[in-house]
Amino acid sequence: MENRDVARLLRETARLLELRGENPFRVRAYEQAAEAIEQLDEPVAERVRQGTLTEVPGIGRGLAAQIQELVERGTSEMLERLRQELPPGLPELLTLKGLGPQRVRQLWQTLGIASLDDLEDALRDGRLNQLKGFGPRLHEQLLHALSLRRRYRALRLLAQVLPEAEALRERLRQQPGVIRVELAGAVRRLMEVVDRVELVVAGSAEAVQQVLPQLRQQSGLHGGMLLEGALPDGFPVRVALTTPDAFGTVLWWHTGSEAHCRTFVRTYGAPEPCPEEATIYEQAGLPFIPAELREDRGELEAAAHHALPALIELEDLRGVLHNHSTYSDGRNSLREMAEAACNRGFRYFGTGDHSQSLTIARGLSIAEVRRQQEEIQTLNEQFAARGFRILSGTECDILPDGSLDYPDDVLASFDYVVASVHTRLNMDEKTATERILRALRNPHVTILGHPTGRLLLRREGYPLDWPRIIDACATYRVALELNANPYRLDIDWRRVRDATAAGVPIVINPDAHAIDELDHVRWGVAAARKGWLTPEACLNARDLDELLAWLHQRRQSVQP
DNA sequence: GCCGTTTTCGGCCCGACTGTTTTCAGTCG
Repeated sequence: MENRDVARLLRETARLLELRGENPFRVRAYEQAAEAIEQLDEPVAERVRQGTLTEVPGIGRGLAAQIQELVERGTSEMLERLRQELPPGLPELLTLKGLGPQRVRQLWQTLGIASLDDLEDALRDGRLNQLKGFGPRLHEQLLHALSLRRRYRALRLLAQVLPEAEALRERLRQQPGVIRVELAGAVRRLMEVVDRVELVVAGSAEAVQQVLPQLRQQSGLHGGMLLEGALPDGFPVRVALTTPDAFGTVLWWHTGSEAHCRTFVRTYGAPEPCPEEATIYEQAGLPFIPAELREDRGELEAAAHHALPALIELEDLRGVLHNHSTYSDGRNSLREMAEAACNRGFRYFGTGDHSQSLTIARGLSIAEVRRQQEEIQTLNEQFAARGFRILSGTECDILPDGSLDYPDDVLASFDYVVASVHTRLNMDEKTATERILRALRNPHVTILGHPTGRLLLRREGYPLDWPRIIDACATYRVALELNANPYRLDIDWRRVRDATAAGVPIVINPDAHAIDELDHVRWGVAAARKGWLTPEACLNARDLDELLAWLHQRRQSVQP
């Protein structure tokens, strides 16, 4: 039992307790314990052995006993009882927007609805209308939530799939009978969400099946042989088999995108079988086109004119400008976060704790802002010798009317201001756009944080009139954040080029709530590359002096 | 279920919105 597995079972227990209508604080205790176990920097089994579980904050005698049982038996008596008592499809219903524990219980007990399919049937045949508390709006909302769910269900985040896919590639490389392996498909193109793992293998089907016994042979396109199936957890895998002689061409076809390949073939003809993919572009007289650009968004034309962008790389980032600490809802102290950023080679680290109205995230009062700024000053005296600097920033809420959550004099005390929306996410395009535009006009705003509020595979963002937003960013010299949290990747990479074409800088921010989340910049850089971002157009690829100059200039230029 | 005590009980993050009601329960962030 790894920590992750124990945390998963604790969360399952929490869900089931919640559905049974248990004390919400008891439910939360299980959730917090799951969180604590996940954050533990040693195996939980070790703690069990030493009997030191109760030293972990949030774990008392009751939970320690539960956890010990989970570690030793892989389950617990209570969890088993709960699983028997409640149908297995019930927890999934909880994840639908509009359904909480009360309503799910009501659905189950009155109509016997115990799965997403049951719910859909009941919505369609009108049985839900008889139910108290389920009016036409909720009806509509649930149908919408179900259709989103259907779309999301087949997809996973790149951040979840890529590490697994890379591990699979390594296992295949070790396998006798396998000559060459590469990732292909949407994973190789670094799409933010993917619907399968694709690999190209030079080698025998038998060798691949040694590693992935669940794959079955299918005949594929372009005369190749495909092996198709799923990972043990059900996620689809496709392996294209080929020979070393044709490896490059098969890799090219299976990397796609379909549109890129189609446009290429129309202009340059179908590529001849060749061992190296690079040869395909060479023979067409083109420079190599990185896989993440192959989306048929003008990359072939740009290549023909030798105008492909010199894409940003992880090493180009000099610092990060939106991070949380224990001052608000982060899990590590300011000092720990800054230390970790420094150790990762960053030259600057900017805070971005929440502002006062976001109480649920322990947003900072004005007094706490002052205290944090004092601590930053003290820490900076210590960091100066290492050529590292903490910048004082805030993730200031954009209130529903577009005003900001701190008065001007407080905003002026920060080195920069990330302005973000966290409330009233359901506005229509006109209202949401006006709200953001008003915030952008505030002379203290330097960065628009996670501009659409989307959460990939969980929630759509609010709609915005993008030409007007980008125009306003250019006018008021506000940078756009590409929030690197793998669930956000907001702004969408498809809009990055419009922004940079208008001269609006992009900031790749980790939005880290803990030390390890600083590494989320990896996903932000991946998305930025898909959006053709160059280091020059990226604000936090600038050295500290350049950044400070930009911030200074920005404030000068728009002061009333 | 945890925690911290003014130490075995009461508070635990809470304000706003939504859709349903007809004064509020449930959900959300």
